[in-house]
Amino acid sequence: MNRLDRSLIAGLPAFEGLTAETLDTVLASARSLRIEKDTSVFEQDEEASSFFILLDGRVRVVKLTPDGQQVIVRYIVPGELLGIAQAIGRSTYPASAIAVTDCVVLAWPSKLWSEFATAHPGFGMNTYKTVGTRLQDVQTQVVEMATEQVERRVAHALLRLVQQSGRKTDEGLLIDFPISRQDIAEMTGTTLHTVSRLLSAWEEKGLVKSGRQQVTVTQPHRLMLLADGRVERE
Amino acid sequence: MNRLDRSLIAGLPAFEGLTAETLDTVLASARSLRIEKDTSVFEQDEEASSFFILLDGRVRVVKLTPDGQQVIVRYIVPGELLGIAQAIGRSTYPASAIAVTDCVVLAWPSKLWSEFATAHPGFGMNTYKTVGTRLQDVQTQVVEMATEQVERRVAHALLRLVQQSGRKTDEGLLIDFPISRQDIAEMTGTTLHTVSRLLSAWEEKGLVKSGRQQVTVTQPHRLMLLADGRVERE
DNA sequence: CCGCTTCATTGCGCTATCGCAAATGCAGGG
DNA sequence: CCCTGCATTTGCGATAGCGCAATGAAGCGG
Repeated sequence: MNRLDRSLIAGLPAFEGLTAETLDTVLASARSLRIEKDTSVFEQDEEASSFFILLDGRVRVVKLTPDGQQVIVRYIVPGELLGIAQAIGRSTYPASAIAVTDCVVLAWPSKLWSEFATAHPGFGMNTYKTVGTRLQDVQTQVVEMATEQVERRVAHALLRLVQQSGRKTDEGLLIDFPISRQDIAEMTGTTLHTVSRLLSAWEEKGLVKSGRQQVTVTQPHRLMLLADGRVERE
Repeated sequence: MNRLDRSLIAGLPAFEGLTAETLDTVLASARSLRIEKDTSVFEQDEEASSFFILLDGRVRVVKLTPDGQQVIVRYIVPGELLGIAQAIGRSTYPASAIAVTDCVVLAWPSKLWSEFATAHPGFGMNTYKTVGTRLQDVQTQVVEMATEQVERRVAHALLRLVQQSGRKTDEGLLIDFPISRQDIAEMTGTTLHTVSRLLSAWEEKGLVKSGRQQVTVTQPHRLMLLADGRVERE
């Protein structure tokens, strides 16, 4: 087993406020895994044997409906927890997690979660805070889906992605992992066709610049106006 | 201040596994409030000064969008926590809570929440479990809104209401609090018109029986088939 | 018991968005 | 460097569901 350095996790919110020794204890029971692009970290409904922290790459969390449709619940960026089924009182994963790029994760056996949480109250607090934040995010999404039409929903989704994973280029803010029209559709409850049409229209207006599996927001401010419905749509 | 009896809260999930003395301590700092129908327990964006448990009645949790539209996030039934902003790391309420019927709640000052959670780990665990459950509920809702069309969404919403608050009558399962077409529309992201049309159609087919601010599901099984899309719609 | 207010129903036209299908283009593998 | 497969674009209907408006019920207060 390879040695893991404390600095790997020292800065992460999930471990904020923990002592160096605690970090070492925690790391001692972690495995580090390399997850190849397009393979899964865990699968929906599978026994939740581990929980994870993403160290590098991007992970897509996906729910599959009984009739085979997919919904992208969220994207995970480095430093975030995933697969914390235990923290919400489940024994199976409620969704699948797929590596969008090659990834590195740390994994712990599920049963350690409650040990960590009781032994290091800060750790428990931090993961609960994560759950709380996600609850708010998802609720916001429900409100959007209930009240906004597709164009504004897609605009909001792009802005969130940019905020989370935007990399500044000379063109504007690039979403720095591969994302298809289909992916955006699955985040917003629409079809790839509609997303494609919207992106084309926006490109026409100079708001974005997009290509195969990539999107750059060139004028975030104008896109934001559109997302908030504070602008006439022709 | 009136004495509150331990039996009020002894059976509630939020206080499961706590000792009798603990219950008494906790109750000692609670105020009991009567909330009149159609008045609010707390308002969105207001400073979260208290958290609550509903003892009797029904409460509607509502989010208001910047442009004045409403979305009903959930209905609270007796025994459930509400206003637990602190548990998700907020200092203001993320939504408003309105009494749907005359209600009785217990209220505690917010600052006591973290005290309770540390002094009685079971209490913390239980509320976190509540947050986790709600996260799952809301995620299910997102998936529904993204993949199902209105008819199935409304069917699912009714079934959830019946499951949560159904009272058996000779007609079928009555949702035992006043609920308008508008309310159902705000739960499902549609309009009162569409809900009205659906209920009329379903009444025609004998699935439900509905009137002014009330709905009875007469054939839950058939409605479930419809909700799950396992039935042809004509 | 009457009048008012709130809730519900329903017809009708409209449009946002879907669904299908065909065409084009890009990118990596051999 | 060409081939193959996936991603994307775009036209063209079809339609689910919205929005408006008018009408009808039902309950509440006086």
